[in-house]
Amino acid sequence: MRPLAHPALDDITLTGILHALSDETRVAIFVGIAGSAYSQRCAAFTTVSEKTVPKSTLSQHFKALREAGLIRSERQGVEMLNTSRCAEVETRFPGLIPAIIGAYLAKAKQR
Amino acid sequence: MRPLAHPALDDITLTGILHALSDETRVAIFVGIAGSAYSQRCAAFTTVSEKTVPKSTLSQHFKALREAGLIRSERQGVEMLNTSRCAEVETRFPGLIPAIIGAYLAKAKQR
DNA sequence: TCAATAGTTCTAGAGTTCCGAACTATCAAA
DNA sequence: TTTGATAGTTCGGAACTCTAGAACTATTGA
Repeated sequence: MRPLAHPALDDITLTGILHALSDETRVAIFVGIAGSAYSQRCAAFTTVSEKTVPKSTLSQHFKALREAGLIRSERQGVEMLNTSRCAEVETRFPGLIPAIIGAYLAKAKQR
Repeated sequence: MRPLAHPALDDITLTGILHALSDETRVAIFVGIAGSAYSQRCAAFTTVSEKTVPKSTLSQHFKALREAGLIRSERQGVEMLNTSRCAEVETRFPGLIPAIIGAYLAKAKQR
């Protein structure tokens, strides 16, 4: 297993963020992490929006979020703890993440 | 040639928008259209960010933006006139498009 | 009718994504 | 110190998507 890759703040791109969040499952995971006061284990998202996500797929989704610069993952014993990088991203793209989370939550509420 | 498909406002999705704008060329085209007071022809974007875009690719990009609900395209004689649907999208996802355009322009300015 | 211009569609190759199977890493109990 | 359990990663093939050249359609003006 290679060490986990987290891009530097300057290497985070707008299109990278939009691509990472352009997937229903991934945006749901990200909102879940960003909205929690605590770090979240990957396994906390084995079901997302009432759908079961296979663990290999889940691992790929976390990798995508990590490489886009949206989350930071650290191994803690047998599990991975994931936290959002919202505060950092906010300094680079002010207002972007709140707008996306807001749009996600507003849509979720509608149904 | 089939008639052009424009989704109804209610059928516009967050992930659809993020996917459409997760491509460097497409986000540049969209910001160009959204930032202009006038309708833009497709051919106005044969070069985007100093890169030549083949016309079949350009046509696909416009289709993607159209199907995401971000632009409206109307044939005017021999050409297509494209306008943004920002105002409509704003009513569905308030603040989202301005945040993305803002992030795009801020990043462009940096270099 | 013909030619020119603007976009679209077709299609093949390149690249990406999904997910089951096999793997690795960590820890705790025997 | 093996063994087992749990958590996550990597591999590989099938399905899907994207790019761009070639051929096509639509409109207009000569």
